[in-house]
Parts: sequence; structure tokens; C-alpha cells
Amino acid sequence: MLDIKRIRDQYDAVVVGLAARGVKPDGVSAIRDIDLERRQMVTEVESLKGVRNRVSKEIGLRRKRGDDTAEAEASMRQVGDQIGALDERIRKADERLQAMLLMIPNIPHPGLPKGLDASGNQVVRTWGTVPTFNFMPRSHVELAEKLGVVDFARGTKISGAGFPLYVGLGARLQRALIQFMLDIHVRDHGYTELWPPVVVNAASMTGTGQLPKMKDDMYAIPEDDLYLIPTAEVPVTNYYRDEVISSPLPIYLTAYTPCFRREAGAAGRDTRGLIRVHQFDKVEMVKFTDPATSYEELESLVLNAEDILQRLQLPYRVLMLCSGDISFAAAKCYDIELWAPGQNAWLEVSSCSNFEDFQARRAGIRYRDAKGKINFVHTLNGSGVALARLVVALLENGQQADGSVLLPAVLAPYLGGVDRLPLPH
RNA sequence: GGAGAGGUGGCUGAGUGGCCGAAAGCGACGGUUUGCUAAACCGUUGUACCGGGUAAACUGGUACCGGGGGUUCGAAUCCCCCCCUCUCCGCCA
Repeated sequence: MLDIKRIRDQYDAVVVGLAARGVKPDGVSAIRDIDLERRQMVTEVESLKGVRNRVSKEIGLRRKRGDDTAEAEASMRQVGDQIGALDERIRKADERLQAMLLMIPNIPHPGLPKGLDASGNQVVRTWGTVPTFNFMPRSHVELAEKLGVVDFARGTKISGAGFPLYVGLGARLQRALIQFMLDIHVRDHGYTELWPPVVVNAASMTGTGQLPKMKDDMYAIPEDDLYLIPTAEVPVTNYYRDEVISSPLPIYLTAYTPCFRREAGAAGRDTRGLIRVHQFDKVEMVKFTDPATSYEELESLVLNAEDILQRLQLPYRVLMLCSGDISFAAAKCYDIELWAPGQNAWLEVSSCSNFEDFQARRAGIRYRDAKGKINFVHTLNGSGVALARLVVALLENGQQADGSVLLPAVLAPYLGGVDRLPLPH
């Protein structure tokens, strides 16, 4: 959520910033008008309340003396009615203002490449070498089925399309990867591990920005006003919701969770395989930082995610997203994409964002600065990394001519020494 | 799910209609004293919003005692609904 004062005092800059996203100024202009009207009403009602407070106090004293206060009481009844009417109008204005503010995305960092869609994104670095094959590389779908590590058909039977079922070494590989990634973030990158709820309330979803805009993309349990999380970002960032953080910043948290996405707007896209699914697993990193250092923290966050991929010896590239392609709540975002030979494409496995104070303001996450003043923190998060697509890359990059798959050596200790996915006999 | 008790400032805890933004204690911060530490003593100690001021300091006002609504000239205090915590019972991995 943007600071209403920023819209009030730096209106032109806000309009220019949002234009970089391709957002029209209608929303903020309406907000500015309602805000002005609201402030006039607030000033008026507060002066009326001041009168009422003073006179009511006098009534109390005069009654004690035995004076007749009927006249004053009658006139205060009138004032009370005026206050009630104004309060109601202010409440309605607040409601509209709040609803509109929640729909305004964050302002992109001015240093981003300009562009309105993915074509404007900039490759900032590439790591590793894209493997070459002396045979036609297969898709992970074919590999997974042949190896018996994913049973797509039974996943569909049990739940529906987009709910993969991992079997045998496939299941063990999921567990191994989760453990491997968490170990690195905790041991080498300084994160504290959380094991959070994966079903959260509406306030948490609003705090991180999924609600109200992305309601249709989430699985919901309306009877209980609960939602299945689309990412661990939601419970982990909301850890500090409505708090003044007393621990020193920065704070690094990490968590593995399953993630649930309806993919409502993506029907028919990437329907086969593990690339776009309704349930997948992910290790997420979240940072709470001082506003002064959040951009340095973003750089190190990306490196933390890259470290995982380097240890797995997988070729990837890092993109700086352009102003029009960053997510709703982000001010700056790097995507990390793994090479997937079977797709002949780069696959996004991590998205590392600095939200500045956008989420913190929505979620009420604050800290005390050096002077003791309370201020909003900056929040950041990034995948470290998403499992389903990581498995796609492991299968497609590690595939051998016979269809078996060699696994990165670092995973063997997590798989009881297994270093490959062999063909079943 | 049933019955009971309770939710007040960073914490403990008083307050049953006006003199309560809220006693007292603890903690924290500043000061006096001290070779250092401790103790003692004095002082300070919330947040948000609206207005004034070079939005830096400061200053006038409004709101906030779990959340929402009601009664009243006036609500932490009375009434209604909801949420949460604790205890007991039931159920259960």
C-alpha cells in the first residue's frame, strides 16, 4: 500500500512512477479527491467533538452544584447528531479510500529497465553452460513417467489435473531437495527456519498483497474465512504483522511449505508436466530490513538463491524485471531462470523482490530506528527455490541417452547415496 | 462441541458513568552521587490521525483500555454481537 501522504505531497512523482508500470492515473487522482474531502470532514468533526468534550465536562460540574443543565444537554444532543452524521460520512470515505489504496500497486524503482511486458526484462548475468546432447533431449514429462518418479495420472485421479504425485525416488528427491536447500540457508546464509501454517486468514493475505486483487488465484475455505497459501511468503512475512519488531534488523527467515495456486487465468497453458501446477513445494527466504540497506539485502538475497543452483551445477540466468513486469507489491525484482533442455526454454524458479515499505505498511510491520522513532521496515523475499521446476531442470539437464538421469553429487548424502534415477527393470 | 473465568500502556496490575490517556510497581532512557559496578534519589517514558510551524524540534486538537455496534450531554466503566486466551468436560492424530 502506498502512503496516502506520498500521493498527497508527491502526486506527480507517483503518477509518473505508476505510468512506468502502465497504470493509468485515474485511481490515484480519485484517491487524492476523496482524501481532500475526508480531511475537511475530519477537521470539522474533531472541532465539534472538542466542543462536546468541553461542554460535557461543564455539565458534570454544574450538575454537582445542582444547576439546571437541560439547555446545554439539549444543544449537545444536536451536536452529537451532527457528529454522528459526519462520522458516518467519514467512515464511508475511509472505506472507499482504503479499498482504492489496496488496489494501487507499488511504484517501481526508478533504476529499472523500461518496458511494459516481459520483453523489456534485462539479463544481468548467466551462470554455467547449457548442456549439449548427442540425442534429442526428452521432456521431463516423458522422463518422469518412464522412470516412474511422478505418476501424473494417479495425481489427476486423486485430486485433479495439476496435482502431481511423486513416487519412490521421485518422492525421496522432493524430501532431499527440501532438506538440502533449508540446510544451506540455515547453516551458510544465516536464516532462521520456520515451519508455518499453510492455511491463513484474510488479514494475512491482505498484508502481503494477495488480497483483494488476487482472490481468484487462491484456494479458499469460505466457511472459516481461510485461504491456502500460494507461497510461504504469506505466513512468514505475516510473522511480524501488527508488531513493532524489537529484535535487531535485518532478520532472515526461511521456510519450506507446499504452495497452492488455482492458476485461474492460465487455463490451457503448460498443462502437461510440472511446469505449471496447482500444488508444488517451495523453500522461501524472507527478510525484514532497515530501509537504508534493503537494496544491498536484495542483492545478497539473489546470491543466496543462486548458491543453491550453483551447488546443483545447473545453468541459469538472472533477469532484472522491467518496470511493467514486476509483481503488484514489488519495487524491484530479479527472476532466476533455469535452462530446461527438454523445453528448449528458460524456466523461472525464483523471484527475488524488494517490496520496500509496501507490504510493511499494509501489514503494520514496524521497527524503532536509531533515534527511537517507529517506522515501517522494508520486506523482501525470494524463492530459494521452487521445487517442481527445479525437478524439471534436474531431469532434463541430467538425462542420459537411455533415459536415466544423473543427479548432482551434492544430493547423494540426502538420498542415502543414490546418485542417479535408474530405469526400472 | 458443552460449561466457567478472563482480555487495560513494553510487562505486572488498579480502576464500575464525568476530576481517567488512565494509579502503583517493574523495566527502559536521561540526570545527581560514585575509583568502577551496584544501590539510592530526581526526571522522562505510547500510537495514529487532523491543524499550526522551515512536518526537524515544537505546538493545539481528536481518537485509541481485544474488535464492532448501542445507551448517555458524557463510556475503560452500562447493554448487545463477535474474536482471542485460560480451566474443566467431550471428541481426536
